[in-house]
Amino acid sequence: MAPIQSFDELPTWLLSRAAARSHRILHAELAQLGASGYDFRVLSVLATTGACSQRALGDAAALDRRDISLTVRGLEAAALLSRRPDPQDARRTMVAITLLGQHRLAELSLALERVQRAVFSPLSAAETDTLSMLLARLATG
Amino acid sequence: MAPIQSFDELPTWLLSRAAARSHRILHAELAQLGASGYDFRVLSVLATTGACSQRALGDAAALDRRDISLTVRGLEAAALLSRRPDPQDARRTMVAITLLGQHRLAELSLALERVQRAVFSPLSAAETDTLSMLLARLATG
DNA sequence: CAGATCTCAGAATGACTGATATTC
DNA sequence: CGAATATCAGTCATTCTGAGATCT
Repeated sequence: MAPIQSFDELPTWLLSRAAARSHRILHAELAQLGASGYDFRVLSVLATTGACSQRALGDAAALDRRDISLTVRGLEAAALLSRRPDPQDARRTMVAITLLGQHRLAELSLALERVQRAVFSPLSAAETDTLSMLLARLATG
Repeated sequence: MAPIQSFDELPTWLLSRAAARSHRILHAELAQLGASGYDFRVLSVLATTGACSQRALGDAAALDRRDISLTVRGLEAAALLSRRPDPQDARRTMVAITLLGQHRLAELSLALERVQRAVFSPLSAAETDTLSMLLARLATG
């Protein structure tokens, strides 16, 4: 590999810039709906896995234990999910998505589809697939 | 495009995760040397463009006006760059890299090469090139 | 005067760490 | 007792906005 000439040609820099643009678009779209990325990830997990503990939810949604607590309580205040103590294990708080939460998730999912189109509009569908495959291998290290 | 099933298959999510892993590796490597990503970007720009105003430096290093000010003063305190008022325009502060700064940049550049290898080790060289090309087109929008 | 440059103060976000109380 | 769960406290890096001072 040639010595580094300019930082803006570094692959890590290109990755950082592309992700920053993606994040801006994603966040602007979700902010219009009054939601955060955390909100979407939590509702998305709950819709597919059903009721689960906050711990399991945090693992599945890739959220820190600190942030899962805050996010879940915010969503509970908006009646998008319900919480109740686990009768099997009093340490756990079981979380489940509500009907309102499912409608909210459907709304956010449409926004996410718009985001995908906006972010990857510079690429063809085939190129986007290639990129996704390479990114998936990078992300897991 | 199929309806969204799971957030962790979204291309924007893969992009975000890959960038997060890259950032962790980059930051850990720079932290060992007591430097930040801002530091490296500023020194890298100064080494290639020569002396310039803080404004031009901020544009080239993709740094906010707030952060260019803080970063430059920190690097000045470490004697890695020098600042002097522009005799042509008293509004400007001209910044130039010092010899010590060039040595520091060389050290950081070696670290950056290690980072590239670590981040992109899951991919072949050809795949990394393909990825970089796609990311470059994404980053500019 | 408008405009450019630099500085300071603060904030929002994402990701993370330490500590604590409770429970198994 | 050790281990797991949820919560509260704060940190850190990145990015950005508003305001003011100085100068062209």
